Amino acid sequence: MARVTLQTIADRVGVSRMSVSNAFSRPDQLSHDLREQILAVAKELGYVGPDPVARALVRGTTGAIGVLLTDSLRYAFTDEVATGFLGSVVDELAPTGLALTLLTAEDRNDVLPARDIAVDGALVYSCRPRSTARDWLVRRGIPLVYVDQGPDPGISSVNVDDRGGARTAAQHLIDLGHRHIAVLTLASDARDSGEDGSPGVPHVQRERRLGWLGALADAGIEPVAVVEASGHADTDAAEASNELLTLDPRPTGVVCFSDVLALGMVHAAHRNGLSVPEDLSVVGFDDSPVATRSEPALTTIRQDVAEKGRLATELLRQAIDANRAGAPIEPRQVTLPAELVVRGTTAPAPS
Amino acid sequence: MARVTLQTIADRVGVSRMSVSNAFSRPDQLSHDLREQILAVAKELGYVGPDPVARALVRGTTGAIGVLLTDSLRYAFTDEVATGFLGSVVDELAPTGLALTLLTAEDRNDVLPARDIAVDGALVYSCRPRSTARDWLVRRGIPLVYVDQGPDPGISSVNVDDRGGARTAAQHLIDLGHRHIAVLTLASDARDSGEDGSPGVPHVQRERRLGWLGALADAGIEPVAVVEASGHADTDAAEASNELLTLDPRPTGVVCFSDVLALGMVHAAHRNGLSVPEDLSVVGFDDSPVATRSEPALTTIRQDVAEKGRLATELLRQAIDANRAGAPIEPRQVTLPAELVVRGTTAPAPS
DNA sequence: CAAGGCTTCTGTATCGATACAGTTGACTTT
DNA sequence: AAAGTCAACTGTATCGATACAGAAGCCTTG
Repeated sequence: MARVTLQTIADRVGVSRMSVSNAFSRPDQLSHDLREQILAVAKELGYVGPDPVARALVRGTTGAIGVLLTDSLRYAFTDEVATGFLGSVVDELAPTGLALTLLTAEDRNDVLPARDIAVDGALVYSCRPRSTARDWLVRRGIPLVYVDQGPDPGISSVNVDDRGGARTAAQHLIDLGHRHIAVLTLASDARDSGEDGSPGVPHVQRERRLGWLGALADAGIEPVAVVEASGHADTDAAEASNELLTLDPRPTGVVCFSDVLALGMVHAAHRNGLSVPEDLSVVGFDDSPVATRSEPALTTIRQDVAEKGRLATELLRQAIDANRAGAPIEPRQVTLPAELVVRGTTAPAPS
Repeated sequence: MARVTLQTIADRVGVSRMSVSNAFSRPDQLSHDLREQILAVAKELGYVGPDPVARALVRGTTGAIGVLLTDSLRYAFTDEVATGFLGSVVDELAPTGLALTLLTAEDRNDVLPARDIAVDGALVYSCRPRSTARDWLVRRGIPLVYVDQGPDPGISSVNVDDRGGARTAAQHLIDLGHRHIAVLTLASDARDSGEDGSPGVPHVQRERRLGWLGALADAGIEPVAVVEASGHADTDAAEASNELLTLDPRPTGVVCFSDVLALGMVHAAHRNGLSVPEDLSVVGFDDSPVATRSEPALTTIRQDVAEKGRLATELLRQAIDANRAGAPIEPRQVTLPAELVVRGTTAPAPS
């Protein structure tokens, strides 16, 4: 059974292919009667409407935007910071009728989604520093918005004041009288290192570290330790936390890369018979939903992931519209604030 | 600046367009030297590789599969049952290099994603019974797999034994000696009703209700009440739960449509000074992550959402491959089990 | 009544690739 | 040396639509 195309219907009705196309896409270009007749025949033949791919080719627009995510797409559905961001993106996208396509940075089967999947523009979300997938997107020349990738001269970006937030977190502990402060951060993947051995630390990791260490340095405090958890999993958090608790002097305060790690830290403390915040103060980062689900609730640095998603999507949409109109837009760099939220896991240093 | 296409490069190198195409897509079709030369020129001109849309048109495949979701896509990122399912889908998709495109069932701006976005196949996931979006997908004739939509003769589907699971849930309470049992289910949207006023109850809702009521009927028990929460939000759960607790006789056991609703029920009980499970037994459904996060942990009916996602994706991939090979495949109907997991929210009926 | 203006259609070029069936020439084979 | 094989390219048709300029017919209008 051959496929039903515009031509099929045109032949059947006895009009030109253009009239059939117009019947679907530009109703004002033909008489009402003819349109009805064409639509009727189309229905009878089981024609579904213009083929999306063919239309995309000639119109130069697909109706979908992409999100580039580091290797495992699963992350997009498990990490609550990611789901908060993406949820906001799809909400913002809803009224526009655009669809969202998830793109892995991984190359599989000779297919590299960032290069081979058709999209009108893309958000680069949680992506390693030197990602070939990101490079492909850039080279394709489609509108792009970087999120959490650090500012980039030629490309619009949305970032959070990670450094300032981290600084505030450390300062909070200092203000509470803590002097033995440790840092629990996230290891950067070995794959992020350059050929030359230069360590490729993701923007967010680097900034937060600078913030913590900066505040400590300004106060003349040497961190007890900087420990890197190898991942976000509970086991990673537990391992790193245990390491921190065996230090001498044992830290009385810990600033953490994320709420998930902070929670792991709290649990480890409990397992070691320490109470939080009496014996140990813990500050998280993100203010993800887990921060308030825990008991006591987590003191943390709040970032507005919903706003981040909204803004990134808006910038992208504008860039796409401008691009379509042939008038490329000036890249914009936005930095969102990160604020301290004091809850139950921090208290004055034990004397 | 005109766009760089295969032809641009062909002209520059002085070969046919086909050789350039082959250089990218079928290396074995030309000599190594010429290929290198073409690739070099392509790089110099900033050619990114074959245009995905043009390639999709001629090859008839886009490299993306769709997921159709009811109205708000946000649901895909907030509901933990949905994220579990979708996470499993993307994991299963990863090795194939296929991208995942999220499709709303809503019609916006004259764009209906289910009709206008190019995909090689689609999963119909959480979708109202009479959805025009779903109809469009069907009419497009692309490979489809229904998930939780109930069996359908012409289309592969993956379902869970919701009725059996619900039956087990009610039976569990009966076995514990409960005789005053209430049902807390989810209201079906008014939009689901047909023009003729016939109520369009989503498959899952209908099946679970049949299971609960069936078990009760078999035991000769009349449910105290069947209350419908208007949504999954905390407030919806609270409202319905409060209603249940003011009944006379007050139920000693409640079977719930989901873990989220069950948890709302537990909280409402606590607010009313009742202890769970001593005064009130509660059974959830899904065994989502919230079931074990709560204190006490929720007795619930477990469904394997990961397996559901894996299986649905596998069926879809097979259907797409078969379709591409021109040998359409026989639709398959799969039903996954739903098992009782007894935890801390159920106990013998108070005497 | 010729000129101009609508409305309603149509013809042709184009979007950017790939499929497939040749063509060419060098190299074997007997 | 005629025939056959093979690697390396090329030419043309096609995928399924839309853009845009133009043609035909019918109404106004001065």
